[in-house]
Amino acid sequence: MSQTVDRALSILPLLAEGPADLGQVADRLGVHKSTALRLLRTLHEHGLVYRQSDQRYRLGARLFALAQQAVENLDVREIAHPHLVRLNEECGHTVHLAVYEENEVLYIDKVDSRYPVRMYSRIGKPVAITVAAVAKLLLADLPEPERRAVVDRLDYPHYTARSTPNAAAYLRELATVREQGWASDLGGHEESINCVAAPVRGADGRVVAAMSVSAPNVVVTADELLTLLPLVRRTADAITREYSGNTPAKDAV
Amino acid sequence: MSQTVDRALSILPLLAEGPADLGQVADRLGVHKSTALRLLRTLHEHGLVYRQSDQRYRLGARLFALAQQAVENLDVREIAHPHLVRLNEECGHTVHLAVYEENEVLYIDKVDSRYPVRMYSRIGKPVAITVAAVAKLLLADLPEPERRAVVDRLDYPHYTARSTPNAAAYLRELATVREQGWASDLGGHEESINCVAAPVRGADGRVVAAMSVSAPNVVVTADELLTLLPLVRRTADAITREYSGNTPAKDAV
DNA sequence: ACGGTCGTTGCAGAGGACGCAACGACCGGC
DNA sequence: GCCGGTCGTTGCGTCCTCTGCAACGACCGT
Repeated sequence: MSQTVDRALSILPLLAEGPADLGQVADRLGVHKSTALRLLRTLHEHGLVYRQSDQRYRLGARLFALAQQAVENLDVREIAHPHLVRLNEECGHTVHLAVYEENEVLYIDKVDSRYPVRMYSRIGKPVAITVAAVAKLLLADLPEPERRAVVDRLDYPHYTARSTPNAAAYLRELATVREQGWASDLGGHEESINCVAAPVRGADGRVVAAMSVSAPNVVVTADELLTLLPLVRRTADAITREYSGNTPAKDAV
Repeated sequence: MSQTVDRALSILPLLAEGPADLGQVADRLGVHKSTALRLLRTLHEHGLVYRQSDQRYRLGARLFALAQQAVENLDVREIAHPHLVRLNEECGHTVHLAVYEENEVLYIDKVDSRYPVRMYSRIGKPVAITVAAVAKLLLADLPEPERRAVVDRLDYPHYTARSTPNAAAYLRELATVREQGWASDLGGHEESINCVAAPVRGADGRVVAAMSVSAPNVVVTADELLTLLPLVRRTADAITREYSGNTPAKDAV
């Protein structure tokens, strides 16, 4: 909509790939060097880009501060956090909280496993949307047209033999998830890691977040992990109750 | 430098305080609603702001993704990480890695304590710059004029009785740190938490990052923590060696 | 010393951003 | 149920500001 801002913002993902000098930025934007310079300076003043000692530009620290403040202001996260900690104390495994936003699912909180083997994931990192248990819950609750649109637009990486293969299969999976009110990922992302997840709902019953417990096979088998399901669901319901203002959570939709 | 971009970027910190509607954004920017709308739309297209269900705007998910990619591209971090993990395995305490950037010191990596009592901190979160051990190392190495300028510009919050009280005291502390080649924070931020830190240097000898081990009094006393200093320094030197391309690290400056 | 590359500056012209005013949707009060 | 108020949205004409050019200076390697 606004050409100047549009160009300036296009610099950010470009720099996210790695540091670049003025010429490279100007080229990739398709503008004159002087124009790129002015844009970079403005971004620099706001701390969004940083100029390292070799004069090349890379993303700046303010970006972290902003992302940080943003995540701390999410009220679901604030309410859910103590519940996640308690769940982690009870079962010992890694606990995640995730939300859906504009075609992406991302973790907004995490409590690490007490076992030495830890999953790689990080707050703010986009989730493997076609296989993660939390993603299934969040997508399953989207209004039908949007869900279809999103699912059609996705890629279906073949992480493992049990990864969701294509859009049709995913839609079927989502239907199941919506009915049963919980989701799992049994080795669909990494061969040896399983998750079970349950939804957190708002006052209107819509799913606002999803919570999962993950553990590698070497610690507990998939079957053992599934025995935690009632605990996970109880925790998610407790968060729902608090988040939606003491409205008791229903078991299924 | 560029008015339009400048205005657009000013929206981000504004929204970081919490969600706002169009009118509020326009007011705080001092522009017409239609202008604010155009800017917000552009930000929205790039995923930097998100429009929640009540139509108000807040920061968007792309911000996390960008911050994430940025931190993953930091080569110091990549090299240091395995060393941090090993150090954590050896001593069990929380390990941090931090860098300095434009008047701020921020954590870029962290390995959590294996003890149940954990510090509150998060990757990307700006550090308490007047007291943190890592901040002392990074500031101590700045060129004299910049160091003075930064130190003068800081606030000196009175976190505890042992917090750095003012600029003069901080400059003295930094001189000491520079000479001894390591730093500590003994209850200067939180009464019951102590840290020891050591610098990671680039090929030119400049401090590019700092690494610390933190532990609460209830786990180890300050004196006990200080016995870990040699281990911390050895780890930092190992990172330095690898980062600066096998150049052996010197013990002091 | 020289050509090459790269970042930076000043300027004039034109393209785009700005604010205005008016519309439509929504809400709450009378 | 009507009506005033608020809020987001749209189209448009004017003026601002962003743009690209060209020239300069710094730096590097040949």
